[in-house]
Amino acid sequence: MIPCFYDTETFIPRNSLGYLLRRIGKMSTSRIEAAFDGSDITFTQWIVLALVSTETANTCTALARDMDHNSGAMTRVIDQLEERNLVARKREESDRRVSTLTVTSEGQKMVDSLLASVVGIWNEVLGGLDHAEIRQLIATLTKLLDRLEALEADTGASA
Amino acid sequence: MIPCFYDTETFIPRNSLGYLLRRIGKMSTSRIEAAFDGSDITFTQWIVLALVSTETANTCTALARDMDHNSGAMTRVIDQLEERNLVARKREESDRRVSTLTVTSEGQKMVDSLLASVVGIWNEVLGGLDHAEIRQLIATLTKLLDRLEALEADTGASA
DNA sequence: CCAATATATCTGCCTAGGCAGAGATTGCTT
DNA sequence: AAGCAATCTCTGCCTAGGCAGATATATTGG
Repeated sequence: MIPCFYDTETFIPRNSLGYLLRRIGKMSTSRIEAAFDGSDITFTQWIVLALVSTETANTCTALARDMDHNSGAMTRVIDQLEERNLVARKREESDRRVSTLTVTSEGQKMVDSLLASVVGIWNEVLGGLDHAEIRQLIATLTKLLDRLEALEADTGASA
Repeated sequence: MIPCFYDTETFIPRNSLGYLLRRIGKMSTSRIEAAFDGSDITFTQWIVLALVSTETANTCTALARDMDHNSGAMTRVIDQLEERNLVARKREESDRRVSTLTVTSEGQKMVDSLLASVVGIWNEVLGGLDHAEIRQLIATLTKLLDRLEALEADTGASA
């Protein structure tokens, strides 16, 4: 039994994990969005495109789960991508509730052309850290995510 | 000169830092928001209240900066808190553009009563990691944030 | 002292995304 | 087979938050 890390006496919002995650997330996202400014699609749309093109997720529900995005909102993101002919929906024969997504060749070009920007920004941001530190960071965050997913699964059970 | 961490060949959205930060941020936030469900204020409002009460920030602009929140939107958050008599605005004499904020005693009660929930959730989420690992995580994230702030400062210079 | 510029707050407008519920389809149970 | 619950997508509605401009005040340069 590991003792608690925070307690109500010493918890300082400004130095907390939540604060750090929030700010880093917002700042890096807005950096990337700025880089997407000239392009025809938003960062959110690009993520969807990238996840579909790498076959990480190929349905509305899977995308919504992977991105922690509302499924209703996700439908609309896909609508926009379909309108621009960047993804295609295909009603699945084996389960007609499902629409399977694929990226068009045009969509693939879009993924590729913006990948360099995204990678570039992350490399710039990570420029001050050495690789071991980054790998450690990713490992710890991955553990944390696994933990959160486990907590989500048995909604409400405690440690 | 440290070589780049990511390159366009090996970058996998699903395992990237951006993905991890985004998901952990969203999942932990929604956990906290769920805990705030019964209370009269939102998590965002609570953060503002907490930052003001600890004298971390006491103006609209300072809060917006600290939270990476739009200043216009921040005005409205403060409006809501003022309506409920949780914070008070006072026009500053030395610089009449500024409204200085203080939490009312009622506001302080609100901060305190919800602090336990926030701390409890973080402790639960962090339950799987040992303290050294958490400290390391916070240290690395702090470095990352400093880096981002530095990049922000000289808008556009590279590493 | 005046003009120009910068900063703090506030407002109107718009969009992205959350929520809840509808329809369609599937699978499970009896 | 028939009912029932679960799942997938989509829609209408609403709110939070981003953006750009308005106003008020402060500061700086001439």
